[in-house]
Amino acid sequence: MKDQNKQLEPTRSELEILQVLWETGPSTVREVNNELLKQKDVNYTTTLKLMQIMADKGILARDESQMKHVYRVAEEEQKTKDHLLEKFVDSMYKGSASKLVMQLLGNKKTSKEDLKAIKELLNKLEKE
Amino acid sequence: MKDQNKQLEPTRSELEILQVLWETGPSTVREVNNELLKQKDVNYTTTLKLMQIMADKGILARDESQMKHVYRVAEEEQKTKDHLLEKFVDSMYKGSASKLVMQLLGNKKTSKEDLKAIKELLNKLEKE
DNA sequence: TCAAAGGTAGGAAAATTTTCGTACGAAACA
DNA sequence: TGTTTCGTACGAAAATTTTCCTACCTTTGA
Repeated sequence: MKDQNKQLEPTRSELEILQVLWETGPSTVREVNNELLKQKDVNYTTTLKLMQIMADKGILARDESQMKHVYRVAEEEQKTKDHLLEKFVDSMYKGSASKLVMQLLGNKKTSKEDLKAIKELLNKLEKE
Repeated sequence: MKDQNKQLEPTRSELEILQVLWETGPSTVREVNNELLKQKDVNYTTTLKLMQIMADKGILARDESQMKHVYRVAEEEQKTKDHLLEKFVDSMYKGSASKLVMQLLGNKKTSKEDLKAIKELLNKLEKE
């Protein structure tokens, strides 16, 4: 029970790898590592090990039929993100989605396009 | 430079303590620990140590004039949350606030009240 | 064919985070 | 006063996370 929760709570490094896989889809370790290299200095075997661990934990699945194993995320991207978002809202805003949005919109970094997109989204929801 | 960033990136346990302090305002270790005890099993000296470390790092500040030191967050709650939110949006939604909101609204857990509050917020913003 | 390049596996070291034992001082109070 | 309770400090153990060394196999190409 508690363990199942843990599975959905990637460490910081694991999250970096998930992000790459979300971005580029199923990939080899080499591909993932090349992406990571754009952000930081990291040894190939480090990424390999990490991805192996993640596969062990069930965070990733892999196709071993080829020599170059291809890894993919085991859980739907959406499901994992849902969980992480929920945890974030809970812990940072006591579960209040509107508080989060409030801060997001009060933030200088939120672009005009984002604002527009959000409005349109709400309008769409309203019609339903 | 890199170090300054680190300061704003609390560990998981540190975040738990921050949340208590955000919630209840400046507190003694005992008070914080009692709050934490509601969530999990944790030894008093563990919380003490953690808060001492956080004070060292500059995440917390403390009033030592009394025997029972009173700790408070060193940085404005808003500033820290801004940073964490930005990091979250960047890493999970490639910096797109609207994507985050979209998921938030698509989530069953978002209450009607939240939806309403968000709409009102947008209306208010529109008038400005 | 054989050396070089590139792949996996796994253990162990290193670094970081978390937990706790112990020492010791101050306050409370019987 | 003396003993019990509650506080801090601090080092080190424990646990977790991250990194990398080494061995060894497969593919590639000169």
